Amino acid sequence: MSFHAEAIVEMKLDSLGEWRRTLYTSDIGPALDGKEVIILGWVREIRDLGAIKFLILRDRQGTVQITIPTKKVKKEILDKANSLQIQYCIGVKGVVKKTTMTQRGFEVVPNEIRVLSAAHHPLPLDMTRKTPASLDTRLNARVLDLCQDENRAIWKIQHEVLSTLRRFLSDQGFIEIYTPRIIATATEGGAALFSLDYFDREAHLAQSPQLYKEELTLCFERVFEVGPFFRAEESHTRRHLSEFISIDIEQAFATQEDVMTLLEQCMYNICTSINKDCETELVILKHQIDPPTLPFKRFTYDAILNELNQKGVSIPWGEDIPTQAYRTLGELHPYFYFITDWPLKSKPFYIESKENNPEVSQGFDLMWKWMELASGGTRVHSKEQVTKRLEEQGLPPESFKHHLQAFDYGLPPHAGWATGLERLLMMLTGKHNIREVVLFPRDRARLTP
RNA sequence: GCCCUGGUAGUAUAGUCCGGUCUAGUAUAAGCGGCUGUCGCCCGCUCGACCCGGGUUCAAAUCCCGGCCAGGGCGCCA
Repeated sequence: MSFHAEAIVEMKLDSLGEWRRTLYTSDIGPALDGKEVIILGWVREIRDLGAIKFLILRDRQGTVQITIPTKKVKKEILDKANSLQIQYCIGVKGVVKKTTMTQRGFEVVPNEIRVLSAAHHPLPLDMTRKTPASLDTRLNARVLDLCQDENRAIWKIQHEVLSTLRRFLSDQGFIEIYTPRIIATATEGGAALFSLDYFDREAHLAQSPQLYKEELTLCFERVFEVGPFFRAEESHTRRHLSEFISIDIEQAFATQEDVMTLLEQCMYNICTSINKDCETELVILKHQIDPPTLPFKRFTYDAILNELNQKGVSIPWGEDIPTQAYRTLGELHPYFYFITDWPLKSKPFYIESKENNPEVSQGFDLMWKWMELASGGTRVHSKEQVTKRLEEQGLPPESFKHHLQAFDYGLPPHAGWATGLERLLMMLTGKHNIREVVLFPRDRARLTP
């Protein structure tokens, strides 16, 4: 299908000139009857009834109806109005008119319209939402897709999550840190790393801030970091990304119990502040968040195996819990719960073992239904112990020599956790595919846009 | 990486099982025209598509093979 570039009439655009927005659409109301306003935004809908024409203008905050009685307005306004299409970027200077004929009790009658930017039709997405596009199509035209209410709601909620989290952790004495994204070696083994040319050497993209944040408890005691990390896994699921945002904390003089309490308080605060401050967004998303009750349920790995066994799913002790078993668990516990006392061998080298049982770890996972939301634990802080654990897991201690230095400088006993921001957002927005809650997702197949 | 399912106008779908009246239906978007209060406005007309390559056949959107892409699941993980 040809694009007919030459057929698109080069439209004369107006300049913004001295116009500045006087109010967001959400701040206008019937009380402003008779006042002149300048509103800036995008055409969302056009309803042309002949002698009267309605434009719905959208800005970041909401929408407003522009009413044009075509026989009463100046020709310039009519010509401008007739040239508009959905998604054009326009400015309207007009008078607020109180009326019972719109849902919000007022409309704006224009005195002047400026066309600031055009949109080339047909657009790759149906912006009226009458025929919603598939996720793949939407991601290919992502910035346009992000103009839709649902998406603006998701990112408003994300913003609320992050600001709540930063406020809460600051209040608890944590300071925000940035650890390197470019690293020399694997931090944990396990997950696959992306490699890159670093001048004349090979470097990697960090998969986690784990070792740095542990080291930093030595100087700052309580640290947290929010940032992207990278995993070159071949996974094809609706909850994995190659680039994801990790929320990490690490706390000196603490054990898993301390950081589990911190974590459940974080989740509690996030859920309650979203319920309080993002009511409109939750309505747009048709989603409800049940207020969580503290403390969250805690199950040992053994208790979970027993429970699964009763459901006819048998897992030998020491094995990881497969996805299908997690789905069963999600039905049994349809909210937040912790799984503790994991077998030591299923946890990374930096997780401490139980004092009374070397086979069992002081590591935990925070689950939400069937999905792993966070994991953490008490860390090993003895150099001898951590070296032994590295060897057991087939990791050469010499690759970790800079990390091991910290153990010679008085590394305190410490504990911490990490949670995936996107998974948290899936839970808070009711989305079933992690790509829905990422602006420009990166996965095994997708590198653009 | 493996398994399953799918790929039809800008978007979303019907048709595919059982090959032929498919000149490919519908909705929406887009274009033109009409309409004085819409709020997914409405009405009429118009434009626009069978993923790519190969095969079977008198005949392929439809069956077969390969490729690419997508969705879901698994393993792995957050």
